[in-house]
Amino acid sequence: MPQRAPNEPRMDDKLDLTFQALADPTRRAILSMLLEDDMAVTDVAEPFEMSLAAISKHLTILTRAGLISQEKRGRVKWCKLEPGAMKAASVWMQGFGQFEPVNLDAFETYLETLLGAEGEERETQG
Amino acid sequence: MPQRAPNEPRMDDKLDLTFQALADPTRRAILSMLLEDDMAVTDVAEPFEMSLAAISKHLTILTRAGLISQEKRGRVKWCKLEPGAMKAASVWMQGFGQFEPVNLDAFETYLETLLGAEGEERETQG
DNA sequence: CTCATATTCAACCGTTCGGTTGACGATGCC
DNA sequence: GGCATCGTCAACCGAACGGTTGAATATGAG
Repeated sequence: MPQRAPNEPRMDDKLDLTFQALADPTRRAILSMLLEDDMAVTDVAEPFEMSLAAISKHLTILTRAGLISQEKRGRVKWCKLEPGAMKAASVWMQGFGQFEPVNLDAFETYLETLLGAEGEERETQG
Repeated sequence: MPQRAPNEPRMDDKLDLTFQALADPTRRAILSMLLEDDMAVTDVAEPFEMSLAAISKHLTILTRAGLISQEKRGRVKWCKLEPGAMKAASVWMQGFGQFEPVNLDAFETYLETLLGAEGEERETQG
């Protein structure tokens, strides 16, 4: 039976952070990028048309949400996907799933298209 | 093969709306309530310590996100859970799932506890 | 018709969000 | 040491958020 330590944030709060982090297309695009490989902050920022500082903030938000972790090695900070938080949110959503235990199918190709398209489309959005 | 009609909002935008809608604990609590049964706006509002207008706004946001639908019958407007949007978001998240195809297990009771606790805890939060 | 109920609208308010810019602290390279 | 690079900090900005209140708009009931 899962039980919170006294000062650990409530699950409810964690879901706030997770969903709020996922609610931004730039951040979702970043997650997609990290799906392929760990990346340095500068490299994460490169494809976007916004300042490095802005990306740095996004990464902070993703870290706070537990969706990624950041580890400084030398002068570069590496960003790594952390699937745990997303899984927790996913499980929460399953609670609403009258929909069957998530078998992709036709949806699968749909998904892949989106994952591919998301990062690229930022370019054309201003 | 899923294919957008010309003016239909992009999937990316839909995910924005869905995750943003899910990022608020009041709205998640509302969804939990609707899991048990369809409800009128006034009845949805009853357990919360905020104005009816505020709840009405939350319901609008949930509707825009496609997470619920609202149907007016007589003078009351009935709110109904719509699992489609949540499923879409869930599927999107599965794309990040190195984690296995979501079999609940020990997690299941965890979840139920949370679903139960969420609505009630609002009372004590001010 | 009159009154009560159900719900939204409109204006307002303080806070948070997503972005910018410029300065700054660390770190690696020559 | 001196310089470039990596990344964050701080202050600022406009827009969106989450809430309030009071008035307005259906609709149903007597």
